[in-house]
Amino acid sequence: MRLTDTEWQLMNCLWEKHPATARGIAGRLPPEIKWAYTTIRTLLARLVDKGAVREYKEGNTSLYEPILTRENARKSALKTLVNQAFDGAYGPLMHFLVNDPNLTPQQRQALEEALKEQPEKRGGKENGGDNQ
Amino acid sequence: MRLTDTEWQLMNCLWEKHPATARGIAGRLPPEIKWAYTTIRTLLARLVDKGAVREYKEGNTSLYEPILTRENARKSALKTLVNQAFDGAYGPLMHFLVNDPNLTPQQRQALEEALKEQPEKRGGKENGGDNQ
DNA sequence: TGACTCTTACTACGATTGTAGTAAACTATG
DNA sequence: CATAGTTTACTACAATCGTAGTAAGAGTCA
Repeated sequence: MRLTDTEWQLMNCLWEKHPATARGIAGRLPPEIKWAYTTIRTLLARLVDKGAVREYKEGNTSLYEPILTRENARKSALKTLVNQAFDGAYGPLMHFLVNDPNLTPQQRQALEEALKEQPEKRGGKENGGDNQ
Repeated sequence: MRLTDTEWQLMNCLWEKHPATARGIAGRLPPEIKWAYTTIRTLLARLVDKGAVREYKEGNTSLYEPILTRENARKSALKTLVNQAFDGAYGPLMHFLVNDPNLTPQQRQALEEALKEQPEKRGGKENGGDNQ
């Protein structure tokens, strides 16, 4: 399951607190984001369509709840990144992270040790369907 | 500089070998990708527009060369991922990677040690303009 | 030089994404 | 109940993305 930029924003709010109303989500968005109420509704509807979010009614009002877990969304995003930018293997990503000049030499050392046996591919399914 | 899926494909070919013709790139794409020659040209033109690639002529034929470095593209992609999915901090990403069940216990141990002092934010510019 | 083949330049077109607007239905309140 | 604010349902629309097609010019070879 790929999420777009705006979908990540909403999902982050939903993972933080759910179920939530559109209005509630609006309140929990980072302050620099000022979306129209209907924008949020549109994006939520798309997430429902994709199966990432469940919608149900309480009286007249829609409540939303994540179906996709944060864990699975992260896995999936990482897998995409690794495929696009790191030859499809986690090793190169790790190496790239390890070469971050902000790491202290000790940190780098320890990480490099750990990487010596880092398996190249992460096994398992991207998203096992059971993402509750 | 954000790259789309297809743009990553082309850039990966270009980083591998450049300068390159559109035809040459076609030959270096992974075998499961079968794009029309004109598709590749269109995508390259968009990359040139974005300033990720330089195009110059040899006789009648266009040669392409990356301007954006792989390093910078990776940095940028990682920053996007971290912002979307890991609260904008590298620490949580590292933790997520460390909790990969495919790591051996020793690897996990070493990584966790290293992470104890992992700074949350990576400093420096996303893309310093000097991406030659 | 005529017939092919390759390359270029330009255009196209549906799907997705970001960002709403409007009208109608619902709800709460004086 | 009349009015005002809230929520819904539906529609819109430009930009970007994936994926080409076509026509015309250039190079190549018999």
